[in-house]
Amino acid sequence: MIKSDKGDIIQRPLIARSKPVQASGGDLQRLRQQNILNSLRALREACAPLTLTELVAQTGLSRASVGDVVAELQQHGWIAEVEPAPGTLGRPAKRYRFRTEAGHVLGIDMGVHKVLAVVTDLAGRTVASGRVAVDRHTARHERLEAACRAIDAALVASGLAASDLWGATAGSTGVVNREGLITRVNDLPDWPGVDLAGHLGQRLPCPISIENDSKLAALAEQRLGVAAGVRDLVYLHVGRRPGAALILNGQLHHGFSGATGEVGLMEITGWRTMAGHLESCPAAAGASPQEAARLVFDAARAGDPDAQAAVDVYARHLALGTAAMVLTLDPELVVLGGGFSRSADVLLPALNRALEPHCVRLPDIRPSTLGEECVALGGACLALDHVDEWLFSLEGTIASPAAPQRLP
Amino acid sequence: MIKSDKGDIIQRPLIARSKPVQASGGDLQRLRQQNILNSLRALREACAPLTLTELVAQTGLSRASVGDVVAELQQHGWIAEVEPAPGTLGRPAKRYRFRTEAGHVLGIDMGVHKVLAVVTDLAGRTVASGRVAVDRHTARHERLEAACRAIDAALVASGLAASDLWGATAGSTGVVNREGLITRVNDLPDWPGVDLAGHLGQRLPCPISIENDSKLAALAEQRLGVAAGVRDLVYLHVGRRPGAALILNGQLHHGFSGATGEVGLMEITGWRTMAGHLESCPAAAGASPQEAARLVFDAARAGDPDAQAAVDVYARHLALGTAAMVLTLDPELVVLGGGFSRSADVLLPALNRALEPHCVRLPDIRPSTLGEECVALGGACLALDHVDEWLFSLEGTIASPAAPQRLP
DNA sequence: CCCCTTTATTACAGGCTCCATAGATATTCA
DNA sequence: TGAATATCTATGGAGCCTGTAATAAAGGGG
Repeated sequence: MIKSDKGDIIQRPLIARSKPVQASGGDLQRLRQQNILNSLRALREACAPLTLTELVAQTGLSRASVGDVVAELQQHGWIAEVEPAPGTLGRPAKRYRFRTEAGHVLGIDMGVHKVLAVVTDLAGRTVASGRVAVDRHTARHERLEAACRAIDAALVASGLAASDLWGATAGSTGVVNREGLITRVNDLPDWPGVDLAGHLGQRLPCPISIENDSKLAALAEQRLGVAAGVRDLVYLHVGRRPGAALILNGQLHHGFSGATGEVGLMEITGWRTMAGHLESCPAAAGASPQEAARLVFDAARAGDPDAQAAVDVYARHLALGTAAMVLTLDPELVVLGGGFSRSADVLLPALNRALEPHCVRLPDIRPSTLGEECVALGGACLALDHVDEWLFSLEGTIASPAAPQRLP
Repeated sequence: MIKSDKGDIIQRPLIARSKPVQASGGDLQRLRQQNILNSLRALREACAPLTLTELVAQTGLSRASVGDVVAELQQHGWIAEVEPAPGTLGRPAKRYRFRTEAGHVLGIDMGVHKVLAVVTDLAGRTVASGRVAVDRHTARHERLEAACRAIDAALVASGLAASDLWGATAGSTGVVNREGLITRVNDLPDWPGVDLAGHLGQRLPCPISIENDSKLAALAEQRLGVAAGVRDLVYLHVGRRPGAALILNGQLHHGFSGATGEVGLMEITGWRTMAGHLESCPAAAGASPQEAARLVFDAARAGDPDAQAAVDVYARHLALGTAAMVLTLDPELVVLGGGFSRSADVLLPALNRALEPHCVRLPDIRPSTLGEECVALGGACLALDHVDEWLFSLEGTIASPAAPQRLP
């Protein structure tokens, strides 16, 4: 027996590691499982259907093994064969594609003025949607009722049953904590504390999560929109109630209690009152608060000096809070979303000018591209993230695509 | 042949995913490799030496396989046998421990007033160090010379050769970009643009990286210090030149160009001038700038109302920039580091009071515990991260512990 | 002092997955 | 129609993990 050179000293866990330990590998069947999932992933991420030979190159497996794996995936219905590409030399190779239509998820936007439910496939493509109008004064239970109607409409339009959904995420104003509880809300007096997940759970048997609306909008832009693939970005919601959300290292940053991007709460940024500078502008005289901003942006675009000055003041305040986040995080990109982003042609240059003196490095600033489905699509993206986690977790064995059921 | 139900439609990569694809699994030998690395990881992360039976439980492998794996690891020198635990029933089981002494890394603090080189083992335990005093006026080449002397001293004290090191990371003031180039520096006029990695590379054949000093201090606190295991934290460097660094999701947040935590550059925070409030306090009259702050904190602790007021003003300014970061990120913890943190008993309550009105949720605030070796230890931690990446990458086959060589 | 219980180690048979190689097949181009 | 090219199919062999049974080592009780 070899004697320990340190005797009986107990080793303490001296250093905390950055990544949590997760077991993988093990059984032979686990190896096969891994190879199956790797192939599935390669097919999903690919731009075009892949031939077996291409898959061999991507996975590093031998042709024979890839053949087995693909046969199994096809048998279970995860992938489908596509007509071979014409015009190639030699015997034409079979081509396979990931069946994005094998499953669907639901994204729900519990907006102040509307409830929008969107059903997407596994690639985040919109399949169907349902929409119900509400307003600032709609009571809590009517709002929840509207959500159910919007969901039903989307399901009917998609031809799916509720039990076919693999996951759902709803976006709401206010701070949403780690448990999905809505804790702080400005716009809707009877909304805090609502058990949104519980209510939706009566209608949907799939896993459900709740998230802040700006965060979902940011996620949507990073997955499907103008920020596709960017790792670090700040999403600015510019509208009558400004807000912000962060994507860091490719993932939504939720923070410890969900209250991220709340820099506007500092009085010196002036975010709470800056929309007033637009509404009090002569160009907006007599218009409703909803209309005011657009009128001012239009006037500024047309050359009205008062309107341009008002936009500049607004941009300077916006820049103050934005600079705090940009200086803190040094993101690659700032995305301009929310109602006012429709006037990005006017607002963006003003913001650029106002931000520049504060910054070490001025990040790229781009207007959002997804429009008003943004939050619902972000919900679908988050639900897809959860599907991914479940699908690639190596727990259990691969089976035919089927909706996971929520545990009680 | 199965006909595609969508004909020849080319699938676009509609959705960008959060995690980049990385192949794993494959060969049978890869499976063995994975099982070896999992066992090695389990042994490293464990608090005490493990028996084979415990390892079986942790890895999910069969006893026979674990036996094979452990024999191979021991043969290569990654693990060592320890005397069996006495006083257990039945035949005593062999116990094994991770050989933290199998390799070493170097952390270097290129401070304004000192150069400190620390050699640690694979658990981040300090094995030896070397220190050379410099000052604000030391020229660039002397500073680089001092670094070499400090490194040599640490190597001599540790009994290692430069070629035994598995990695090295140096911390420096200023903004360090992704390529390790130092771009912006306040304290040292001839320091920007210095090729620190190149210079150290002449002395050290191992991989070398450069990082900002506050960032390394933050990392050290998160791995070895008061923030051990915390996923999201803000590190505040409080001293004559305040600064900040972020750990997000367990990893150092570097940002796009390295300029993170620079919220103090905004004039309204007053970070550039706030130390003056301490120096102009009567309690610090006649003292050198270095001494002034400590005198004021001491006086405040003793009850001097002028000093207490000065500390309050200082804390209010500090709180402004801190609030910007805390509201943006909602971290679990704020760590107070830097020179002034020695007076945390006075400063921390004042900061708490000043921060509270700004915050949605006041994070926990704790003073740093690592002291002046902080930056060098952080360098060692970052070097260990790179070692981990290389070790657990599944590239090639497991071999005896040996220092990786830098590619030319 | 011997025997029994408990636990760890060793040895062997069996099953699964992967790889390599060679021959058969399907399409294009001359 | 035949040559060239590339894919598909089938078979044999090797490596790794598992499960079970036999063996070894320590402590406690009679």
